[in-house]
Amino acid sequence: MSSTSKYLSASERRAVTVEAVIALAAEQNPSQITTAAIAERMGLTQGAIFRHFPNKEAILEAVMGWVSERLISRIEKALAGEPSPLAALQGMFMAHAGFITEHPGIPHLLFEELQRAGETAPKRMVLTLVQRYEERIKRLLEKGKACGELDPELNSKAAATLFLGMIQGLVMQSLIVGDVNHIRRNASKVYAVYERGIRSAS
Amino acid sequence: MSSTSKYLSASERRAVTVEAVIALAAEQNPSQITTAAIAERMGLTQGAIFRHFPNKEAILEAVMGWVSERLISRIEKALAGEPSPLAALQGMFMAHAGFITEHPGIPHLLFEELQRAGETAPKRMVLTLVQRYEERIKRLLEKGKACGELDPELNSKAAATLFLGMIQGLVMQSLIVGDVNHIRRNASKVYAVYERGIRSAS
DNA sequence: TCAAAGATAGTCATCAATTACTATCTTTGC
DNA sequence: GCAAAGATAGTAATTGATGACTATCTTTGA
Repeated sequence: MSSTSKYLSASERRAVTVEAVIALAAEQNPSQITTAAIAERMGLTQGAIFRHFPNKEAILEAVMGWVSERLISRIEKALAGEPSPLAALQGMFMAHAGFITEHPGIPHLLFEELQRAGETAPKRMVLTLVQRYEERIKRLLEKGKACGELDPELNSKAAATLFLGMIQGLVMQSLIVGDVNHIRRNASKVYAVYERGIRSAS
Repeated sequence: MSSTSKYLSASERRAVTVEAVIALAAEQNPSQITTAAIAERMGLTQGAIFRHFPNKEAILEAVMGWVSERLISRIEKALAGEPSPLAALQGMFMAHAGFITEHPGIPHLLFEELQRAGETAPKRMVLTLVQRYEERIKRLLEKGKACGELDPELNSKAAATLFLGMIQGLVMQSLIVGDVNHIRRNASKVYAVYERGIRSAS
């Protein structure tokens, strides 16, 4: 329990490391996150990190695993309660907005990883995460069309792209304003415009 | 004209340098763009770059200047011909999509700069560019509401955020697919969903 | 011919990774 | 029960690679 004890078990230390990276990503460009900075954040020396990870890429891999797991479970939980596809979609969006307000570094990490050249393990993990996420949105949209809630003419793929873009737009906006809470405060307003674009003519 | 001459005038060399950076940004993470890589792309030695720029930040500054100028002028040109606010907005979007399809590295550069910690000159340039751009969209949206083309209930700020997010979404999509032309191919489909979200009920 | 552009060969700082050593837990044999 | 032995976590110093930047020499073209 004594999370302030200097000596942590390997698995605890790995978990703390992942959290340190996510916290740092909220404050600075992910490419500027050095192993020394991660160690300092944990009150550890730089070399100690390599007792728990073979190399820096493995840290990133662990971070992406953490993000995938948490984000997916949070989204699914938000979806579970909602009765209609349209309500589920909104719940999904608000859950996502809440998640990145709590962990504003995450979208930066994902985007950074996506634009990396070459094929790294963490990049592949981001790719599958985003693709799975997109599939989930598309399925929901198709269901919405089927039950008459959404415009039958709607292009689901385009609408899914816009859904993800909506989040990116809010993140960018929060970077400009310099306040992460901007995301949660404005999420529903932006979503309202989106919903108007996809729902059936009534 | 002899663009293959090794010896260029200072201003020509600066222009070529900016283009080299933008080309490199399309292939790799902007933070991985080294002065050595820029030099190699131009067929120059690394040290020679510092004959024309006092430091690396100055190169980034020049790049941001180039982007601001070109993007703004291209957008304004697209706007000029269009009669109605709604048509102007669409023209603006398609012009932007075309611009980043030609220079796919640019959104990466801008986003990278936005999430940089601290206050650098290039970051300030990106901030003012995005803010000016956003203002332009909002004005157009207000005009559209005034002339009855757009939903009078529309939240212009939220719609502007979504407009910018739409571009980010397309960029992300193109990173996933691994093909920049994806942006131009899908721009109009995504825009159709957006337009439905903002236009008047008619 | 000479000033501007480029080449060459460095310096210095930073960063990921390693290594030899130390501190602290945990297990085992009596 | 409890000390010795081993396992595990962390320290501190170092290394090799890399990157921004600089000093000095060489070439070019007007």
